[in-house]
Formats: sequence, C-alpha cells, structure tokens
Amino acid sequence: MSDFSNIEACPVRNVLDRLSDKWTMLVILVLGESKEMRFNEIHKRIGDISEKMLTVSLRKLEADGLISREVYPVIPPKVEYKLTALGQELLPLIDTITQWADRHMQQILQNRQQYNA
Amino acid sequence: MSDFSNIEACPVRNVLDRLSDKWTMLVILVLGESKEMRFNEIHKRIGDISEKMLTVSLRKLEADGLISREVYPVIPPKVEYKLTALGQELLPLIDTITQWADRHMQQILQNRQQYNA
DNA sequence: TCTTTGACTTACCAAAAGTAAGTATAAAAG
DNA sequence: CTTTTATACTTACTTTTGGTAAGTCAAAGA
Repeated sequence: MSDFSNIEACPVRNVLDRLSDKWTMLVILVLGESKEMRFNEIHKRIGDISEKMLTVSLRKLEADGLISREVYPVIPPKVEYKLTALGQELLPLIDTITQWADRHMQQILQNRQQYNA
Repeated sequence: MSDFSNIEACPVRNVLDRLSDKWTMLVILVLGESKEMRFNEIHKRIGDISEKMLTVSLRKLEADGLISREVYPVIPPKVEYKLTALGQELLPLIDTITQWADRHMQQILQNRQQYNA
C-alpha cells in the first residue's frame, strides 16, 4: 500500500498526476492508431481540443519520453509525432479502459440519468 | 476505430472525460484499498485534495454508479463510501497503470530532467 | 503581389480547482 | 450550564488550467 500523500516520492502520484488532465490519455490513444501522426492530423482526429492545449499536451508527453517529435525543415512546416517504446507500453493499459467504456457506457449513462432525477 | 470527435456518442470520450480530471482515478484507487471508507479517511489518505474537490469527485462517481454512499443518521455525521460492482471492475484497470508507473518512474523522471536541460 | 499552408504563439476570457471560513447538531468536557 | 469536539460537508473568494481567436513565419503558387 503506497503512500499517496507523499507526492514527490510516490510513483503512482507522479505518473497519475501527469495523466490526470483533460487531454493526455486521449492524445496517447490517438497516437496509438497509426505509426506516426502530424500535428493537424491529431487535432482533427480529436476535434474539440484547442491548438494551444494540443501543443501543451504533446510537449509534456515528449518531456516524459512517451512520444517523440520529429521536425522536418520544410515550409510550410512538417512535424511528426509518434509513441516511443515507453509510450507504446502504456497504450494497451489505457486502451483496456476504453474497451471497458464501450461495454459499460449504456449502464453509466442510465445511472447518471437516475441520479439526476 | 471509434469517432473520438463525436463527443456525445463516443463511449471512449464519454468515460474518458469523466476520468480525465485531477482526482477521480486516484479516488477510485484509494477506495479500492478497503471494503468501505469514510469521507475523512479518504481525505487523509490522499493528503492534498481539498474537501471541496473530494466532495465533487465523490458525487460524480456516485452519479455514474461507480461508488455507493451510505449515510448513517448520527451526530457527528458518518458517511461510508465504497466501490460498486461496476467500480470494482474498473479498479484493476487503473491499478495496472499504477504498476506500470512503479516500474517506469525512474526512467520518466530522468527523461524529464534531460528535456529541461 | 497576394493568398495559402502548417505548426505553432500570444493576449485575453472562461471554467476548474484551491483556500479558508462557516454550518449543523448532539454528546462530552469543563 | 456553557464551551468544546466531532464529522461531513458548503460557501465566498482567489488562483490555476484550459478555451478562443488572432497573429507569426517563410516559401510556393495564382
């Protein structure tokens, strides 16, 4: 039983804090769909993420070594993102959650409705 | 390949949006540690969550049917929270991520340092 | 010369989360 | 018999995070 309250030293808190923001897990999922992806592709795929937050999310993932960023020196610019080996390890874990989501969304939506009634 | 951009209809987005906030996954994890838990126990276990956000997080989880909330009519008040069957299904999936975190935190911390240098 | 292209930045605004104080009520302490 | 303590919250206010829309850069094409 790890010490969640020791934020610096606790690996769970350290990693979970990074995943626990509005877009990170979804970005990882999307990047898992193809070998590599350009900025605007990811942006369109998600649809409602702002360019600003996509930039921020990608930078953090890059800093943690979960994705790599390759810049081609052309104009207009071309930048490709892809999961690193480390990022690919994390992918199936998040994907398992999405499969659970698929199985149980109906139930959850129903629960929400009941709760608000 | 699901349509992530259709937020209403996409189960992945629907569930991931709920998990993608600052505390939800951690609260589930903590509740998974014992059969049931009182408000202040959860609060202490996490350490740096505010009472306000713990309340909000618990209410959302309850609305989705992932946890149950039992109020004992005593004074001072006593309220017990525990994972429902649905919540217990989700627990190991999040826990798998924490195990991954344990295994790779050193590497990730190192990556972050390199990136900021 | 003017528009288009792609991956961003930036300034400003809105939403989520943090902080600290307050509420309710009865039993226990003084 | 007045004050303190206990627990699970609310509430008003501040700070942090995220959203919006416009701007930047440099070359290729009309």
